[in-house]
Amino acid sequence: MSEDEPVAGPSPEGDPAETLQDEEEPHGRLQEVLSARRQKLERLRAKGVQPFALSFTKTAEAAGLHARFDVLGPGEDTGELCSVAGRIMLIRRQGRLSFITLRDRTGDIQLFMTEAGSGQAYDLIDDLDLGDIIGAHGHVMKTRRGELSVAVEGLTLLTKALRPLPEKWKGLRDPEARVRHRYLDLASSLESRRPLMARAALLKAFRKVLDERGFLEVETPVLQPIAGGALARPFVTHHQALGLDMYLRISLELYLKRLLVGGLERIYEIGRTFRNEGVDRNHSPEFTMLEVYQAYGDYGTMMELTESLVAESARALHGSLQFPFKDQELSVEPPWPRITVLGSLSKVLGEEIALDRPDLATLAERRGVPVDPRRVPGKIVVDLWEHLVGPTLVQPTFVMDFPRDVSPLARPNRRDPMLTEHVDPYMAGIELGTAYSELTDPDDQRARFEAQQEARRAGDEEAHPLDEDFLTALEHGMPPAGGLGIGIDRLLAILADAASLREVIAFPHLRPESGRDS
RNA sequence: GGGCCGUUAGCUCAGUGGCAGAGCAGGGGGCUUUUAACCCUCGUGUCGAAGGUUCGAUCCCUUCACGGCCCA
Repeated sequence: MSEDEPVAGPSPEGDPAETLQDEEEPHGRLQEVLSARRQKLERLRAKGVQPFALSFTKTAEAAGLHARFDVLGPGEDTGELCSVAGRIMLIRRQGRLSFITLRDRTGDIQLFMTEAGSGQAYDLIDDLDLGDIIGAHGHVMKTRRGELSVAVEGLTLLTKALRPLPEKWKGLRDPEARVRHRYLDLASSLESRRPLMARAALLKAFRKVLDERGFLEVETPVLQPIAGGALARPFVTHHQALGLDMYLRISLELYLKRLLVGGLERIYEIGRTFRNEGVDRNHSPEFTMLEVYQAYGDYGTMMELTESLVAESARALHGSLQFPFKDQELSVEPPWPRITVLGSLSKVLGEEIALDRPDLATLAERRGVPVDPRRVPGKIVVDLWEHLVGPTLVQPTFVMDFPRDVSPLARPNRRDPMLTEHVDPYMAGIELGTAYSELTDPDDQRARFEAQQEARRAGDEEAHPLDEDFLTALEHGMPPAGGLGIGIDRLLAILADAASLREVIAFPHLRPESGRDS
């Protein structure tokens, strides 16, 4: 801070050196810990040890060693040499004998060190701290107490950790700290790695199902001049060289459909999508979406595909189509029940609900559901449905036939033109995604877009923009097709029995810390 | 947006209207089969921020920030 800036608290006559120290020196024990580690670093350098090594060749990992040698009896020594590397989680010193718990990507393995057997390496322990990354070579043995260990003959410091790990037994517990310092959560808790591994397994299962059915994986733009394909508010950004405002995509749909026009017939994309909305248990401003388009299919085709995708990912994560969620068991075994929006709402309300009923707004108000200011019947019905029926759908269920005025990209329903062929898969009370029989009639599409412009002018910021280039593409002819979008984070949260999307996203968004020491 | 709860040492957590506590981590010492090793020993703080009440506030009140849970 500048010297003449008014400061609350100490008077300007206060010792400036003291003020400076207060500003820059960390308080409390951290300072001790940091300087102790720095001192060790300098001691190591003085001894000629490079505390940040270039590389290390591993020949074994913790899980592999356990798999092969857990059968050894106490005190048995294989004589087999190996090299392991990882982070020091625990050190138990016992005079001329020491034990180190080393953690690598597969788990923990103990290092067994004796002054006699480990030679010079033994002296290095004095300058090691919890959190340091080391490599060790030695032979595989089991201690007298039966713990599989590497009896160390050589030890290499690979990276000196200059800051301490969290508490060695409980790790990070504060949910905010776990998210803000995810690397510490991951480093100190093996449990915390599970959602990341589950995500990878799910994506692999998805790709396997789709690739086996001949779908081509493609990529489409994240930066778009018009953000379409969904009803949501986009993030705005700016392209300097083009002098052009652009949007981060809110869906993958309109570009994938252009590929259908181009004749690719079976395509999918897995990609990040952005919606400028709040953050809660079921919403994240950026999320990963799968979108699939299959020419000559319809929403029935997509329902079957959804069942396969979800079943395969459940199998990949749980080895079963049944798995626990909260206090119940979910079963994703196909086929899933199919209900309609109007049918299920009528059943819950105990009276026949139709889009042309004049008292829809009254019905909604009586149920405490806020009524869409434009009083669009389809919107009121869907709001009512989402309030009364959606949360009750615990087991996987397809919700079919959404009203036409909330679904501007789906084709009219073959049985009722007031409705569309739009189906949402629901599970655990939340919407997993959306599938359509896609609208291919360019004139109908233009009329839907124009209706959306009407809504936009009436103040609906989530109304779909009119995309002239997309309409031109449709005029060239898009084959009849089924399309499907699945929110991968939400599905993952259910499969992993997570209380919140935050748990399955490595770095979920938080407000910046302000006015707090970090 | 509303209600409730949380924020104390690097981490995990106690606690009180009157000098701020423990365990882990850290420093020093001991220990040749440990398992969150153990034993002896040594320190440590913007009690989230700003106001207010009070002789005195980390504690009571108000506002704010961040987070969590529930509701809309």
